[in-house]
Amino acid sequence: MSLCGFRQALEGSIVESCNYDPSVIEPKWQRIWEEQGTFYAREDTDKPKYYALIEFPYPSGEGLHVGHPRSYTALDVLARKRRLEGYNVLYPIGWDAFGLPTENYAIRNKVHPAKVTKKNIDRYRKQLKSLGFSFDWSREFSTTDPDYYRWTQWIFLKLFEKGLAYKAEIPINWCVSCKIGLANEEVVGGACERCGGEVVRKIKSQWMLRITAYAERLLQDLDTVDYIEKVKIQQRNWIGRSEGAEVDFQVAGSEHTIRVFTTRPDTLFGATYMVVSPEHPIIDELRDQIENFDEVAAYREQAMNKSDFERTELAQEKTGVPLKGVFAVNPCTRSEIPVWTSDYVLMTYGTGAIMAVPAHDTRDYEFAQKFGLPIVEVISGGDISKEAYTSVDDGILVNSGFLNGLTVKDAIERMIDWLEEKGIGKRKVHYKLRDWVFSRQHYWGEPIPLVECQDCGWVPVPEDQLPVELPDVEHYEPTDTGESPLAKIDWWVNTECPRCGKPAKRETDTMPNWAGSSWYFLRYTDPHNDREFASMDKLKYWLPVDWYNGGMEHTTLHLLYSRFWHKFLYDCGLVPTPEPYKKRTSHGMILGENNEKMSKSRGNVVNPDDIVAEYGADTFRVYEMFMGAFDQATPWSQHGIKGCRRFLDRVWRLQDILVDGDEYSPELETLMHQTCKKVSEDIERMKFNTAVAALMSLVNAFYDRGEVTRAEFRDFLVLINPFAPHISEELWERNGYEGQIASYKWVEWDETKAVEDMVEVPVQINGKIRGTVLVPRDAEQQDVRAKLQEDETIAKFVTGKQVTKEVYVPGRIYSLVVK
RNA sequence: GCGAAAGUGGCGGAAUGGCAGACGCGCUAGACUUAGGAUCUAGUGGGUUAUACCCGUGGGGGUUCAAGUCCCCCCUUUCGCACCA
Repeated sequence: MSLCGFRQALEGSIVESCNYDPSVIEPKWQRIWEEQGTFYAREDTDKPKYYALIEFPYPSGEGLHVGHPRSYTALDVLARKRRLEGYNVLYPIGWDAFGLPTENYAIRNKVHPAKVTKKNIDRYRKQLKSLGFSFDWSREFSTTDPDYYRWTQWIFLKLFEKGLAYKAEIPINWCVSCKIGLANEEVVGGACERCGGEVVRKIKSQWMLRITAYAERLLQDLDTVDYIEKVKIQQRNWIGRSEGAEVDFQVAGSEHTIRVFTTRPDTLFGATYMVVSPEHPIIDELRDQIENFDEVAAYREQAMNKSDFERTELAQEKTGVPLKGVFAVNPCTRSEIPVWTSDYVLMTYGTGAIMAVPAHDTRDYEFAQKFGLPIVEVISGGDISKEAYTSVDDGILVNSGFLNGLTVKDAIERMIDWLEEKGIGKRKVHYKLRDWVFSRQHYWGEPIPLVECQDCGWVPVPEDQLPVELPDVEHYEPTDTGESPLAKIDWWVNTECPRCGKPAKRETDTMPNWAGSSWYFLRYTDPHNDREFASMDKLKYWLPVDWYNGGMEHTTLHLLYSRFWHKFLYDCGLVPTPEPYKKRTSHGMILGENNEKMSKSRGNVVNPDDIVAEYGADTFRVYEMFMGAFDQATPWSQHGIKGCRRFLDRVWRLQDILVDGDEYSPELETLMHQTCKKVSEDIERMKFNTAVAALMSLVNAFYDRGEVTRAEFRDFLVLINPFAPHISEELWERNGYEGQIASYKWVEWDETKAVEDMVEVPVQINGKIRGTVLVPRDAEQQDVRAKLQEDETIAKFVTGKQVTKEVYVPGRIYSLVVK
């Protein structure tokens, strides 16, 4: 209390409370930052730019839980550090607000989705502001703003113009309960990603985006970006490039050929039958030749009605039907081989048909075994009476004419050459990546800005008529037919053709919510531009995003989609860089206290509002960073957060032991330099937990010493500021440091002062540590040896023994082997 | 099945091949208190015949003066993909 009075006298002002009270100081600083626009990014400075990005949230009805801010806090720490380092930082925030949950909620509660969205955004904004993130709120927008989705539509029209958006009648994944078409990526374990409901196949005319046209570049350019390795690996696997050959098989007694893709052309001599996918057009083409067409048609019917789940998960046992009367000619052996249809061959990959080499492919082997088809060994090295021999590393070609004696690798090359010479095949690369189903039969999404005219076909809505706004209507329930709710709104659907003026109809499907998130980071650079989606000047200044952190769950969807759009815009000359994100990292999930995923249904959700109310935002932020390794999943702990509050209480009370001094004290000089170095480096490596631990250790050291100099306290406050911005600014101000930390500078350290002069060197004898000796860091080996000889407990292991090996790693270890 | 990551005290977690368990939680004892779910001090991997020694990083081998860390084999868990020809 007396110290408190002392400070009051010193500052000549009334200090409201001597206790650390975040509920007072946090709103205070948040207000100051807002009023002063402290964290607004500017374009008119000479400072180097830094663009830090987090995945903008989907504002759900539930509000934030403590998992969401982990990413925001981490990049907030980084953004604040960068500003102190002299960068002009862009750390923006917005809302990814189109989407199904809001629409479903709106339907259930009879509130317009726009209203629900606004309410949810307001709640999220309030929550995020209470955590003190240094977002540039002046650039906030929502993907649902017409001013924003106008440009989403505009980019779509560019894609349409360049032939990258096309309509296709394809079987899509149809969720029975959502009544919506799903992208392959939205089907998880055969069920709808959103509702968990049953997914079946349904033929529908869909807008597709030709992302496959960019497959090779999306793959190649991964080498040019700094993404954590597991993201790159997942994207590579998702793109799934595979090299091989396409080969045409003649259908015996017919003009038809069946084209197959194979990665193992070396095994062509062992192709003893063929399989076509049930959807393969050749079945209809050969209808007259197929003796059992009814049986085949029935099988096809059955296969096409199966959901993907049934077709994969449940169909462990292979099924299939021969196309009786149809034979293909093996171009190598010239023998006629049977043709089957089976749903283990997918129409959506390769050519929808395969040559089956049961001796060297596990799936073909299984099929051949079941249906008694011949198995011919063409690569020696395995035992094909037991299982398929699939190794490509060893094994020598046999029973293969001109390939006999070759290794697999050589045989592949020889065979492709031979196929190309004969004109019956060629080298070919295929990708697992599929085109992007871009249509959704829903209300709450960006309308696809196209009009269908009987005479002109699909015609884009002219640029000056964008955005095509969603009609403000009462009803937007899905239709049972699978049409979009918009289809029922006649006044909106019926329009005239922009080209010929005749009556025409609008496209009633809307875009998936991956659309708005594919380019939002571009809009942040110039969010109020009403002439362009963003000006080239601003894009040139801010791009690429320097550091983008987000969840692993977005690796193959959002991240790939946005790279695709960005590359497309780059090709159009509309963005300055071929890649949007320079660096990508990923955070681990925060689990509930029971170690399970946090969810309403599990009842283990922790709301940040409660934590802020009880402990304060700074405690929350410090705990989020301290609780565990940033990239790993960690359970929330009510006990853990208390420890962080205790830490900040101790930080607050450092004022009581603050003493004059423009320098570090001699006792703590090394530790100060070490801590400045460690915290700085740990933030860069995302080792936030050990950075906080180092700060805790430093505070412990201040208390052990019993005092902290003003210079020490100043640099400590700078170090902790990114983690705990409110308390550090408050202590800065209360203790008479100049200005605000926000306009101060990051710490510096001296490498030579960050190492101890005297070090304790452990002494190891026959592999066991027997003690330590205190020596100067750069002591000579003989001096250390002499010193350890003086230490009785150590020396007793050496005296009278023969030393056979001696290793000294300066400052690290002294190791002896004795007999 | 394929791919990736991980397995360390009672708990969350630290450790460029160099004293395993930093830091925090929890716990034990003590101090101060009318009180303590506040604060401070000391202790806290296990064992034992305790200032010392032995054993300890999922299991088993190996390399090394030295292994949680590197190599080989195995087990378990989590995540992603899943008949991709």
